[in-house]
Amino acid sequence: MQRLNSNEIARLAGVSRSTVSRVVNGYRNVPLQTREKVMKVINDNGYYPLLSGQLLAGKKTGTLGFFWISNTAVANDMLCSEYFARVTESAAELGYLVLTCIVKNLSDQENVELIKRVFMQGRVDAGIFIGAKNNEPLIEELIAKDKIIGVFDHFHPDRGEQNRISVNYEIETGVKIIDYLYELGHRKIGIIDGDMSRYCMLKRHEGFLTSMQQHDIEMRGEWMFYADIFNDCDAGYSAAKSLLKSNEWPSVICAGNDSIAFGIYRALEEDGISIPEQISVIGIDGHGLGEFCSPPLTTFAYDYKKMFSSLVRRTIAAVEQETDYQTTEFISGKLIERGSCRRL
Amino acid sequence: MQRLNSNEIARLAGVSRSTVSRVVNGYRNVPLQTREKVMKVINDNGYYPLLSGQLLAGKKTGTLGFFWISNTAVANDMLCSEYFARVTESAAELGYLVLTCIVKNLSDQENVELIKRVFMQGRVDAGIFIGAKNNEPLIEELIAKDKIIGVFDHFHPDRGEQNRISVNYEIETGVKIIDYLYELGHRKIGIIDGDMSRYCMLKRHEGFLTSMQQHDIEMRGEWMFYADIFNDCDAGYSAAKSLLKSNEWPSVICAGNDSIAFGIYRALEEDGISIPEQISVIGIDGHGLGEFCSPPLTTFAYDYKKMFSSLVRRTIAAVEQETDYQTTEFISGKLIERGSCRRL
DNA sequence: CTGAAAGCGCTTACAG
DNA sequence: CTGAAAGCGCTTACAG
Repeated sequence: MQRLNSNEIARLAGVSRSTVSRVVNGYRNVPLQTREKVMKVINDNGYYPLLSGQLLAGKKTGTLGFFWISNTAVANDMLCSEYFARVTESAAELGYLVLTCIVKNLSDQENVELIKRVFMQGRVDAGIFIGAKNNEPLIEELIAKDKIIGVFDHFHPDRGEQNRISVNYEIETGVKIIDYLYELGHRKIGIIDGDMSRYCMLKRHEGFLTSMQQHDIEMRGEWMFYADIFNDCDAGYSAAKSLLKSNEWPSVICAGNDSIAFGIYRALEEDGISIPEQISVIGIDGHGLGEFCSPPLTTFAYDYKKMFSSLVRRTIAAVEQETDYQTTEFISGKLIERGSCRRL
Repeated sequence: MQRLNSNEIARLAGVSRSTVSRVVNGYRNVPLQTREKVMKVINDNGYYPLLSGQLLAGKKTGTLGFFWISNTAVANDMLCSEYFARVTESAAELGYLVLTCIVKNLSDQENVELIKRVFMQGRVDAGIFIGAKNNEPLIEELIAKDKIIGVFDHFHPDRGEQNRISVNYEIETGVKIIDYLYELGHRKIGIIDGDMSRYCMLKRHEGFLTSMQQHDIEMRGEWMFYADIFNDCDAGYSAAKSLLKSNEWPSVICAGNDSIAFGIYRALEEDGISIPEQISVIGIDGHGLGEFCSPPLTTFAYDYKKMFSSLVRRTIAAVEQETDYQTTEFISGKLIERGSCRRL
């Protein structure tokens, strides 16, 4: 079962390779009769042009790189399948394939090399990044090298490069959460933030503080934590443990994301503190587990499908050299009230 | 920032392209001094050989295709991230990249075309399939065309092709589950199976029946269902609803997998039937949600990491033309006793 | 140890 | 409408 090349297809069809190529690529200047003759030979022999040849002759790969930076175990997180599936499906809808790469962190030079190689070898037309710091040198380097980069959660208003694409979480998230808690009657608010090198985390934090100031809510140092160590869930757990040591407890704890909230749940459960009777908890993300835990987690949920399809669509627009795409977009989320925040 | 090719690197280093290529590929017959001279130029200019050129000259892609056939929403299933991450990470450990493709079903000719194209265009060295029927024409066709195919849950003992690689769930699963329930004192056993075109589902079913026969447990038609419609969870739900209409209830329901079990949970909850007090439920898979639902699901869990790394490792062994790999392997699971099966 | 040359499979500008 | 030819970037068998 030897593979045929365009030469042999041409010979069998009695035309030149040029014509075979024209048929394969759907050029319009081939008469119907010739086209059909060639198509028959192509179909009879199951001929597909080899990508490597096409690439060398200047075609695009039709492939997006998907680079996922995560220091935690990707395999156990439900949000991960959300990411994976959304990117892959959004790309597929536009006829693109996805080359996947999971990477622990970008301070490891080996990982940086790997990703750089994927671009420089010409394996992909563009790359989608998730989990990167807002100021990631690798991403800056690739953008500087004119690679098309779509980043989930990334904002550089000062840079207007057309190859710097991003999608962002609603900027008002933090404010809306505090407003909601205020409306429920909460005045004693604890905060366990996530990794501040992530743009969204910074904005959420800013939002929390801004709104608390506005409502004249006291910010207490012993109720504020940064859960930026290894794994969000464990970080949330240990931050909550520390918080519980303070003399007085807040009536609610805001988590920087749902994973942190799950860690807080674990800490409160362990100490026999009931949610939301003794302490309310609110998350951010809309993580699938939220409805299964007890009590079900009240959270500010994002539409990941929308976010990823926006990012992928605009990244592909850049690849296809459209001129009218937005380089950045903010997608709004919405509060899902479940059982973890009570009215005071 | 124009890309340099091997010609210019050669010129800059004062050698021929042949020598550049030898250095890039780590050939041993290049003296240290030459090697260093060339490497310096390569590094100074950030040169990476273009994959398309290498491919055309006969190199491998270093890429595995990952084809995931799923008629349900991949994004919401926790097992999915398990699949994705395990395959990607196992491949990465051996220096391979993964091209991902999610496909609703293989009766759609368009999907079949897409996957065939990936292989025929030479985008991948081999393919990993998950979610395919045990007797999937596309897979048979690809194997017949000498493509290297690794299938998750696939068994054809009669065929000995070296390019038909598979990994399988423990064959004794069904028997072990019934044995366990028997030991707990259950004698009235209901069964809600999954899609029988999947090899594992067939084997689980066979195991259930074999062991029931051995223990002289009556098989009642009104307690046996095949949840092979659209979505396992919904299928489990409606099968359970039907089962509950029978005059007498079984003391336990065996689900073909955890998703089906979650559907059963929903049906029982809706009817106010308490698990395990009124009816016990047992699942298969070790789905991450199992520990979060209430009561936590007793299930027969598999080590997916092990399964995927076995499959990926052996598939890559085939790509690299090793001679001593096993074409198929069965990975054993183990029972996780949680709260959904009670002792009678 | 190393270079010149052939070859991998395609596309496309060019000429007719 | 269509073919001959150039060119894309690499590797490797060959000759020296």
